[in-house]
Amino acid sequence: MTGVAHMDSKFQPQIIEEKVYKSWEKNGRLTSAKGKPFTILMPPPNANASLHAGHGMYTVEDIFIRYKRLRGYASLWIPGTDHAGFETQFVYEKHLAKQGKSRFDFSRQDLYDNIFKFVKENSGLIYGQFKRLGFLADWGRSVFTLDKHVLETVIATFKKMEKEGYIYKDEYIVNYCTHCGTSLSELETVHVERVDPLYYLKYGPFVLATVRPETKFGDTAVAVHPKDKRYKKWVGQEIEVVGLLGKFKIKVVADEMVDMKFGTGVVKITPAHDPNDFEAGKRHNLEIKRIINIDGRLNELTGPYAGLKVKQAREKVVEDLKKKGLIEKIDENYKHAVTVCYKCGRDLEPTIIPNWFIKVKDLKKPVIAAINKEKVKFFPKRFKKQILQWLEVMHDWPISRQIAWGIRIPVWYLLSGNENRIWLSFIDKKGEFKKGTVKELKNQGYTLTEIKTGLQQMTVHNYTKDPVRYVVSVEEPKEGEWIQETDTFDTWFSSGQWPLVTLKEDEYKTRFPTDVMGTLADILPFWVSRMIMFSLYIKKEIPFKLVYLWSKVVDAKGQKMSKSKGNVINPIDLVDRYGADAFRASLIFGTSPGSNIPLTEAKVIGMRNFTNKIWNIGRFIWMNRQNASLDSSPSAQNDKLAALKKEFKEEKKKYLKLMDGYHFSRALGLVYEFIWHRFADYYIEQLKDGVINGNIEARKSLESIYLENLKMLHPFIPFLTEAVWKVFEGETSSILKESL
RNA sequence: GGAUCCGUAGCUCAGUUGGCUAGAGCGUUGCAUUCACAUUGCAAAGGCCAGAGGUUCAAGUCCUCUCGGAUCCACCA
Repeated sequence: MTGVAHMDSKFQPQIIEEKVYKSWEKNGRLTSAKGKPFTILMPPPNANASLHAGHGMYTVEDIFIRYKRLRGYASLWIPGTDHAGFETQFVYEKHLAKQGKSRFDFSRQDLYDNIFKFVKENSGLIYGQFKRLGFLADWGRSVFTLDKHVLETVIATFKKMEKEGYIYKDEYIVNYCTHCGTSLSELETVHVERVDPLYYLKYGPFVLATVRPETKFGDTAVAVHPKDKRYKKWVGQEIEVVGLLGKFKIKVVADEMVDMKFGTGVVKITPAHDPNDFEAGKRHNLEIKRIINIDGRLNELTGPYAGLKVKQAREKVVEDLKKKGLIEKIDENYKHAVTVCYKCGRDLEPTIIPNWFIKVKDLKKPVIAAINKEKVKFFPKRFKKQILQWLEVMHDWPISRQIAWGIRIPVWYLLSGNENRIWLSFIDKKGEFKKGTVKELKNQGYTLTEIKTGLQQMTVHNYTKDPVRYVVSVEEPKEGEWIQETDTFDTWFSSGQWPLVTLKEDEYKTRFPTDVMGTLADILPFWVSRMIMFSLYIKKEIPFKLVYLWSKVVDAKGQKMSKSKGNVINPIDLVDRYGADAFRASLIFGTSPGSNIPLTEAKVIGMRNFTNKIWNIGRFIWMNRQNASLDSSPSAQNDKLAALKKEFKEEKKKYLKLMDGYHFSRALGLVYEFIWHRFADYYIEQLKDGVINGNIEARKSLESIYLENLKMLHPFIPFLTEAVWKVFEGETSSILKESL
C-alpha cells in the first residue's frame, strides 16, 4: 500500500480546498497570459452584500473561465462591486429605523458618508466567499462603482449626452414612492391585482366612476369618447359641478382613451396624478393641477383636506361626498391592477417631479440592430425576443433618483433671480430640519453656506415652463451663486457603463468586445440592454458577444428563497459541510438555464458522493501505481481496454461539443455517467484483477483516461480535480497548466 | 390584450438538429460486504412523456387545438 498516505479513503474538501486555492493565488493561476484572450466581466454584486444562493450561479462564469483556460485561452475574469444606490440606501434606512431615526435627520452629505462607512464595513466579505467557491477571478483588479475613474467615466458620459441633446430635464409624471422618497423608472414598478371600491360620483350633469375620489381636486377636465352619442352635446362645453369645495366649472373633452363600455363612459382627467390623464392633458392642453405633495399628503389646494395622507383623504372625501349625496353608488368588488413599489410594496403615487431623462429613441436603434443581426447573442435563445420586445416599448428613461447614496448629478443651478422658486430642505446648525424657498430661508437669516452644508434635497418649481439656467459641471461655477442638483443617478446609469470602466485602456484593443456576460435573466432590461446601449454610444461597439442568462435559485419546492418564508439556504454552510465542488455541481447538474434552479441539501449530498467517487477512483489507480510489472497481460483484458478507449473517445467528442454549445449541465451529466457507471462500475471491475496483478498496460490506460476526465471535470469541480492532479503529477503541477 | 416558457417516475428535474428497450438525483424494496469507495456495488418496483388531433417510415421532441401552471410586456377611470 505504498503512496496511500497521499490519499485518504475519503475526499475531505475541508482539508484540501483552502490549500488548493492558495496555490492558485501564489502561483499566479488566477490569470493567464498565454493564448487568445477570453474575457468576462463579473456582474458586480452589491458592495455590502454577503453571499446568497443566487450568487452561486456565478459558477457558470467560472466554468467558462476554466474551460477556456484548458482550451488554451488567456481567460480573464474581472470582478467588482456596485454601490447599488437605492437598494443600499433602502437597507441602510431600515437600519436607521431600528435606531428610531430616518434620513430626514441627516444632511445628504452626512447620510452619504454614513452609508459609505456602512458599506465599507460590510464590503469585501463577498470576495472571500467567492474564493471559497473557487472562482478564478483576478481579484486585484476589482472595480467599485464609486471608484474615481468610474465617476469620471460616468460623468463624462452624462456630459457628452447632455451636449449632444440626449439629456433633458422635464416636469414629467413619474412613479413616486412616498415611503422610499424617490421616483422610480417603469421597470421598478410592480403591478398587483387588487379589489378596491369603485365610486360612482355625481359630477354636474354626469356620473363618473373612479377609484381615486381624493384626486378630484386636481381634475382639470372631464373626458368622453368622441363617438359616444350620449355625451356628444357636451363636448367642448364647460359644465358646472357642485363639489366639496363648492361650485366649479370644468371643460368636457373628447378623447379616444375613454372606454365607452366602462363605468358610465365618463372619465375625470387629473393630469398631475395619473399617467394617462397626463398624456390626455398634453393632447388637450389642460392645466396641470398638483394637489398631492411628494410626502404623500394633500396640499393647500384641497382646503380642509390639506395635510391628510392619501388614504385618509380618500376616506374623508368619500364620507363627505356621501353626506352631500354626491355618490350614486359604490361597486365594492372592482378588481383592478395597482402599481406598487418593487422595493417596499406600497402604492406608488404618480406625480409631477422635475426629472432628468435620457431620450432613448435614437440610442436604442443601434441596440435593436445589433441584437437583430446577432452581433450580441442570447442563451437561451428565447431571451432575444424578450429583450427586443422590451426595447420596442422602451420610453425615455428617468435617471434621477431623490436619494443621497449614489453619484450626484453634476449640474449646478443659478440661484440669482430664481431664489423664490428653488425650494429646498436642510438641517441647520442647531440640527433642526428646515424647508422652504431659498428666498424664504435667506429672509429667516440663513446663509447660503449654512444651507449648503446641511442640504438635503432641492427642487426647482415650475421648471418646464421657465427653465432655470444650469451648468453641467462637477465643480461649482466661479461667478455668481449656484446650487448643485441633489438628485443622484439611477444606479443602472452607472452600472450600465460597467463594460466601459472595467478594462484597461489597451485592453479595449484586445479584449473588447468581451466574450460572455452571464447574469440573472431578471435584469435583462435593467442592465443588459443598457450596457449594450452605452457601449454602442461611447465605444461604437457591442460590449459582449454572448449573454448567458440563468434563473433564480429556489428551494426544494420551487419557492423563491426569502427571509420571511424562512427557506433561505446559506451556501457557505453547504460548502463547509460538503465542499465547494459539491455545491457548485449541484447548481449545474440536471438543471437548465431557462428555468429556476432548485437547491437542496439532498442534491448537494448526491454531488458530494460523486466527488468522493472520483477521489476513490483516483485512489485505486494510485494505490496500484507502484505494483511491479509481472509482465502478464491476458488478451481478454486487452479487448476491454480497446472498448474503453473507444468509449472514451466518443465521450470526449460529445463533451467538447456540449461545452462549446454552453450545455454545461449535459456535459457534466455525460462525464458523471461515463466516469461512474462506465469507467468505474464496468471497466475497473473488469480490469481490476489484472491491474492488481501488475498489468501495466491496463493500469496506464486507466490512468490516462482518468486524468483526461479530471480535466473535463475541472471547470465544474475545480478543487478535487486539482488536488488529485497534484497527487499524480506532483505538488508543483497544476491542472490549470494542462490543456484539453 | 401582446409575447414566452412549462406540464416526463413518489419528489425535484434532464432529455442537442424527430431515430434503438424514455433518463438522473433524492426517496422506496431486496441482495452483497474484511474489495479504491457503505459518501459502495448488484438488482427491482415505479411513466398511455397533461389530453385530443395532425405531419412522418419514425413524435417526449415538429404543427393545431383543449385543459392546467408560471413569467415578461402593455392596459385597466
